[in-house]
Amino acid sequence: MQEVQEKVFPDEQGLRARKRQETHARIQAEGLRLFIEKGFDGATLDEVAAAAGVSRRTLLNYFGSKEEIVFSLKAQIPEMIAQAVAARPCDEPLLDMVEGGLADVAARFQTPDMLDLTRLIHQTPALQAGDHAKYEGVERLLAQTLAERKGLAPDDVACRVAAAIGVSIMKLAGEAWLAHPDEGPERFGREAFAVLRRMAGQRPPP
Amino acid sequence: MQEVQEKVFPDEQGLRARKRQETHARIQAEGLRLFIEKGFDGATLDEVAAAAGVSRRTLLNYFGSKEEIVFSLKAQIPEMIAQAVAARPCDEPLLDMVEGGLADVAARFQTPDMLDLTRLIHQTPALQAGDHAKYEGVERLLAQTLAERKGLAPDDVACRVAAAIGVSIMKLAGEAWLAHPDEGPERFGREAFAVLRRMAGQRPPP
DNA sequence: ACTTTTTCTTGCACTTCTTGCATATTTGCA
DNA sequence: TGCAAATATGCAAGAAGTGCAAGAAAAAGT
Repeated sequence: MQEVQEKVFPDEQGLRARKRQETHARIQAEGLRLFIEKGFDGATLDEVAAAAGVSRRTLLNYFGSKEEIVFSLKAQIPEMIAQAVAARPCDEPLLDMVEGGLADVAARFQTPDMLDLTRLIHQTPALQAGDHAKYEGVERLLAQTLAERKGLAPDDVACRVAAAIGVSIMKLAGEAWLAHPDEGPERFGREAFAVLRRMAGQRPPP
Repeated sequence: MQEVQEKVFPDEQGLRARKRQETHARIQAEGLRLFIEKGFDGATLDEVAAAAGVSRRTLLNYFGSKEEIVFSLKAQIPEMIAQAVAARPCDEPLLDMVEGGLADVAARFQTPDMLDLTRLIHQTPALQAGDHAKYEGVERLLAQTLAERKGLAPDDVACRVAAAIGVSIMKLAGEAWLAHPDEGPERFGREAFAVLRRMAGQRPPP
């Protein structure tokens, strides 16, 4: 019954979980490396699996599809956006909540790795499609978060429009980042929101 | 050298072209029918090809991919939008140009077939991804058209933002159409634009 | 009318992604 | 240690997509 020194590393909740995380990370890293090196279509799953030291079957066990290896690197974004928006004062106008929340998150994602990833996605049609699909999930979650924060119905039109606009500008900012990697997406995003307010503010002539 | 009565149907520019159009249309029709009946993933290319009376190889010769069979039914939309926007008075505010142009096009697409197609796409993850990707093409073309109409630079921020907003609202309107097939997407689109103006008009408190 | 040339169709082989299933192998726990 | 659960792997099969070359059909030239 010697329970002493059962775990040398107290934060790891078991060898199994740790190995799983390591394998996951190894597939991600090797996958991204090979995709950038040889193109997403140029690198096969067998190559990635071999580089990660697992069988192809196991790789697909971890990721479900080739695309998922790429998108898993962005998997945290939706939740981060939701949190950033939820942290805003609830008396703030909808559009400001969105602008502020997205700017917070964008600032945290200006890493070289993320730039590489963004480049890869924009170079690959198949990944672009998947990327846009993921953004729709973001939009949905964002709209819902806004509605909760404001105490409105989950399908409130204003919240959905605000979320849609936020995501649209986020996409544009991503493209702008690729064009000007030294600036980061934030500046463009701010400008886009400013332009939007100016544009929508002016009423059409009667 | 009797060239008399060479062609009974003068408007057909050759048997080859006509057959091509017929085959194209037959694959579209049978494809859509089978996809709706058995699901996009439930129907194989072999089945569609057989139903259309061609080989699988020929089908892929016409369409390039399974998805293209579906999206070819929406292929005219980008051009229609560009035309509708280009037909607007050029002194109109950007947002009004977009709203008006999109409403024109939307009105022309409220057919039962298009509703079926929209349903199919929204039921199928793979098609949703492709759909969003196509919308990006629309957005790009729309932004460019706006810039030309206004005599601005092709990458003008205001035009890009206006285009992005228009496409976002178009997507939302499509979803609203699925939820309320009796109304059509127009009403929701109008409301969304109104909400947007109201939202963006109110300046944040200093 | 006949031949030539061009275009289209088809079959075949091949690669790759993806899934299902059965079978080891490893890890956690009593 | 020994049993149960989770994990890894191999194998088989299905389906999408691509390249190639032979065959069929239409158009053009003579």
